[in-house]
Amino acid sequence: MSTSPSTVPPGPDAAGIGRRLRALREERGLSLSLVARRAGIGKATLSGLESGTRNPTLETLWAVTAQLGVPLTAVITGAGGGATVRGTAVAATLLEVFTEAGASYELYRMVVPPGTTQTSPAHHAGVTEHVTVFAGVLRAGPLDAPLVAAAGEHISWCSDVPHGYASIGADEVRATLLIRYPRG
Amino acid sequence: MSTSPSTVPPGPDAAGIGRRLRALREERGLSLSLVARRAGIGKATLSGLESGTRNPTLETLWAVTAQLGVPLTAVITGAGGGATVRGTAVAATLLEVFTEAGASYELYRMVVPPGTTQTSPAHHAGVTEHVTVFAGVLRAGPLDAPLVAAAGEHISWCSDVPHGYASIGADEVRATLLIRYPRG
DNA sequence: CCCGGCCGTTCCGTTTACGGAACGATGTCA
DNA sequence: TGACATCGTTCCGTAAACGGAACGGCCGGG
Repeated sequence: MSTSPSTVPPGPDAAGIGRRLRALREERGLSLSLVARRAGIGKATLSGLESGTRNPTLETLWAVTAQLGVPLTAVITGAGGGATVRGTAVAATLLEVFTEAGASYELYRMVVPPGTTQTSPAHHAGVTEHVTVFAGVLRAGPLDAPLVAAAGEHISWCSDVPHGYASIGADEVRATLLIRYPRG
Repeated sequence: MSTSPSTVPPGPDAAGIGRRLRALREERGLSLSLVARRAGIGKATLSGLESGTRNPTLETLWAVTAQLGVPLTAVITGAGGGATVRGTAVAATLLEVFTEAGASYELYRMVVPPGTTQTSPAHHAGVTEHVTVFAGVLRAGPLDAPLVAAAGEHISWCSDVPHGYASIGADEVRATLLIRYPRG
């Protein structure tokens, strides 16, 4: 369309925001017209917003996300940085830390490029890892007894032994990784 | 315009965003003029932004936060509400939305007070839910075949049938809830 | 003292994101 | 088959967010 994607003037990812908005709307089975009307904005505005051809004001974006029942941050994540840990294969972004009476938890967003493998030394006793795969196929777990999960599946293991992560097939693996550290 | 004094028209908390921007700038010992110049925006814009009297576009806000070295989400979190969905028993806060080729995912932080129960109607076909429990004991899943998970455990089920969530025992249940919506 | 520089705010003309209306496409029913 | 509703996109006048310039206030140096 208008701008060649080669030289993107750095800025918020309007196209990505548009894609997320459209996905959220369609998940809910709502029409563009209906959402625009409920949000009190013009159809033209929402149309241009979803196609990524506008640079919305906060107020406009808020009206839409509120109508879809998601926080503003749900559509603009990916813009800006969080703490990202990079290994030989795995890139993990810390989303949140939960501290409970008996244990603490770290929740990561994880990406494993196709055809790559990474191994990790044993953690402390009792540490467990829980992975839910979004896309691709992941083999992970103890090196001597790995598990496999495809999109939509979940695996977990005790990581107090050497363990690893590997993508299987041609697709990048995307997943959440939850690590549980028992108190002590 | 400015005045709508009694009832604040629901929207992003412009005043709060302005306060956070100004705080971030002053923490760094930078002048308004300097930040505006570096961000490539007018001083008038930044001034109005910090005082909460403007409704910035995403691009403008991004230019400023990028210059301050923080993600966009750093200034808008808590603005207009982190969307928390409350049911009869479950309080769920949406942490993030992941959109993939074949499906999209919503990741929630979930709390179930002791001794409470909630049921949910069936979702669309193919929707699955994945729960990892941090604290307490949770019984959840299809009403006719519920599953049980204690701290550190994970359960998942197909939620295209009526399903429910209930805390067991005296402790509040804390968990993450990941809902998968297949495309189509 | 006066001057030059920088501060943050206000004024103002320009740019652009906004919503309403018109449009072609598609689906449903008599 | 035509009448009608609703879909999402495009056109266009208007409202408002934008950047530049001017303003008063505050310092430090000559």
